[in-house]
Amino acid sequence: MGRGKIEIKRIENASNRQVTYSKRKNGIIKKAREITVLCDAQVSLVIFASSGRMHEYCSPSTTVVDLLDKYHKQSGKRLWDAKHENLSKEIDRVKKENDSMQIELRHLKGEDISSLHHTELMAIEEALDAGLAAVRKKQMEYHSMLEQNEKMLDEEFKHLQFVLV
Amino acid sequence: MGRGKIEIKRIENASNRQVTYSKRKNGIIKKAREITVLCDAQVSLVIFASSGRMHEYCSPSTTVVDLLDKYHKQSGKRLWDAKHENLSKEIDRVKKENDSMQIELRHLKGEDISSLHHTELMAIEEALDAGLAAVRKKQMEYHSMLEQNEKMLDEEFKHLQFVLV
DNA sequence: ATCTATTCATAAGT
DNA sequence: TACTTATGAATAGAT
Repeated sequence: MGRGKIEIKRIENASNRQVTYSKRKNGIIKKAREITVLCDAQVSLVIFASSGRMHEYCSPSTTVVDLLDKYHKQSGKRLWDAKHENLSKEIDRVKKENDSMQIELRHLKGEDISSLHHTELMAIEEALDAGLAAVRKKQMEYHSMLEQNEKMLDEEFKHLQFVLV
Repeated sequence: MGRGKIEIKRIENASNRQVTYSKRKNGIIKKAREITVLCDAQVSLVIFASSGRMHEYCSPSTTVVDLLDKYHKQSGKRLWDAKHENLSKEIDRVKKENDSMQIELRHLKGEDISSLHHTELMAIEEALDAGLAAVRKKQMEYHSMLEQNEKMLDEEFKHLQFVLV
């Protein structure tokens, strides 16, 4: 439909190709718009030029997302699932990690230990003992630091007294 | 373009509408195919008739998913994110929970406590003491149960001895 | 971008 | 539903 018939094959001349792209893109979008109005249809149309530029048409009162949800359902193709799979797996993994930590925490706090075996209880006791020892050691360090500070302050005070009096 | 000009407005006659839909749908798909070949473009086209029936065209060597990923990137519209958002949020939430539990666990095991304040150390010590108390209590219960069992077995043994001898 | 000869798409008829 | 055809629309190539 033009001054001459053209074969449907790649237009080699880049600027002709660009011009034809622009014209036909407008044509398709117009057609898309018309079919939505005339026939009460819904259309999602996305076009990429070889240059990378993108154009789209989507019938009013809906969105690309909505239409692709419908597409997804009807085509039976897994449109999102591939994308979601990784995230879902990660959630599962992290949640499992979470659960086991939660259980460990509860055990260390002495909760939910009724069903535990003797050996398990012993392991927990051992962990608690070790933790307690570490915490107390750290507190001792604080104490000695405080005492040292106090002593220093005391000596400084005495020194000042001596100097000032 | 036909025996008469038509206004671009909804075709009220249902069967005419259906016929027009069918013809124009084919027309659009043909145009889509042509622009992909002529202009080296990529097209994703999804059409829903008001009847619910769906038709699609997608340029070769790609998929609707791929093209919509590109669409997603270029349009700046959040195509998947709406879908992903919940999952991503949940991952964040669970990971945060994870982190804080991990920290708490390490603290209870006496690790990474150097940077803690005295009050925090005291709280941990308290928790450890409480946990230890609970665990030891449970162990005591086991012990007394074992002792009781032993006593019962012992008595039973004596009884059997008495009966059998 | 605009023009226009030509081909194409299609509305209505069958 | 598929085919036909007169007509309007789209567009290739020129300007």
